[in-house]
Amino acid sequence: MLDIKFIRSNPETVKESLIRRNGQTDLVDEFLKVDEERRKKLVVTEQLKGKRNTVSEEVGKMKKAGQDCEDLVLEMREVSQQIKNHDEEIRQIEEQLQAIVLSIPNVPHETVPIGADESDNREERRWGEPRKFAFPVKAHWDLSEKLNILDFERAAKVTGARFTFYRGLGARLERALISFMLDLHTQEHGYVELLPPYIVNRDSMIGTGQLPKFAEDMFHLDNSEYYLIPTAEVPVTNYYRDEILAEEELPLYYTAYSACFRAEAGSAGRDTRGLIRQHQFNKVELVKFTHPSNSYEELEKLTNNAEKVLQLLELPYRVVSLSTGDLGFSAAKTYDLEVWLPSFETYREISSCSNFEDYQARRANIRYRPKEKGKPEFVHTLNGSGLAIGRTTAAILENYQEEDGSITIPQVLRPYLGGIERITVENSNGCQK
RNA sequence: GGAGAGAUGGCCGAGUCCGGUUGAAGGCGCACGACUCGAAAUCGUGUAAGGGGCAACUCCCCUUCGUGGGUUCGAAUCCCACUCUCUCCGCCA
Repeated sequence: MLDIKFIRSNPETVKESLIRRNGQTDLVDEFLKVDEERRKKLVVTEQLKGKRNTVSEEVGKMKKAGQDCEDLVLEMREVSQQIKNHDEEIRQIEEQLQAIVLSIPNVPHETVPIGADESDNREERRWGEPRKFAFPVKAHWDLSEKLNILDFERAAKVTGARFTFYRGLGARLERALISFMLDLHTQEHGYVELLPPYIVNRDSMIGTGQLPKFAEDMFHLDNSEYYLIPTAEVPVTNYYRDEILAEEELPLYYTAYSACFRAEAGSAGRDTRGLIRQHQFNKVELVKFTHPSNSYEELEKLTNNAEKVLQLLELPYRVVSLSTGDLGFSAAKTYDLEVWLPSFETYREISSCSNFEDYQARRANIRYRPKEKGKPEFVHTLNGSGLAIGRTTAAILENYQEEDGSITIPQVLRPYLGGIERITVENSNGCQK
């Protein structure tokens, strides 16, 4: 959420940012109108409250002195009723105002490329050379079917579309990737590991910006305030909701593995096969709470930390800076990491690293107390995938496939797979007998 | 699920029975000052957040003692509901 005072004094800036994001600018005019209405009402009501306070004090003294104050009491009874009515009106106005403010997206950073959609994203750099195959490449869902390490069909029976069973060495590969990534980020990059709840309440969803605008993207548990998390970003960022941190403990780095749940409403027909777009997938997330002065340096570092995973796995990728039209609702700037997928003959998103500046911190009320002179300030929050595990598995299957359909295991993962170098039809059950 | 206790400022912790100079004692922490060559210790002073008014403020006002209602001229304090925490019992991975 943006600062109400900022919108009030810079309506044109906010409108401009809304235009760049293909949003409606009348939100700002609506805001200005309701905001003014609120302040007018407040002035009147606060005057009445002030009167009540002074007179009530007076009544107390008079009663103690044994004086008669019946007329004052009667008058105040009337005033209190008025205050009650005013308060109710103000409550409704503030509800309106809140709804408007919560639906205004973040203002993009000045370095974000201006554009309508993903075709205007700016490629920042590439790493690695896509492998030249001497044979026709297979998609990961064909490879995994032959090896019997992913079972989409039975998952469809047991649950429904866009779910899968990982089986044998497929399951072990997924688990190995989780461990490998967590170890890298905790041992080499200085992140503290959290294993968070997969269910959060409504306040947390509002805190990170999923609600109220994107309710249809999530799974909501019936008859409750509970939602399945779409990413560990939600529980981990809300870890410090409504808290004031000490300036010297910033920046704080957290990494968390979690399953992620997405309703994928509106994506019917897209990526219907394979691991790319599932209702439930695994992800290792990186989250930072930083001082406002250096959040953009921290974004570069966080992006590099995610890139390191791909480099160690020797998977070719590129980094793109999302354009204003493609930028997420709460983000001020986002780098996507896109991994090369041979069967798609293109780069596909495998990580999204964003700086939210104080947008989430204001919604979630996460502040720090400056060392010099006391007023608490909002921290900046950042997060990025480090990485999406399912898509990493897909990338490994495709990039490391051999002509016979077997999969070579990347060097760094072998210790996590008990030294296994290759997944073949013969060993894919991953058990001894 | 049953029984009981509790939720107060950055933190700890009084106040709740008997409603009124308690936005809230005391302590810790923090900031500034004194002492000191410097530091520790000691002493003194200050130290909640959010909102609104104003050209602006070191100025004025409003709100906030878990959350939401109620009683009252007036509620941290009385009443109701809910949430969460702790202890004991039961059940359980």
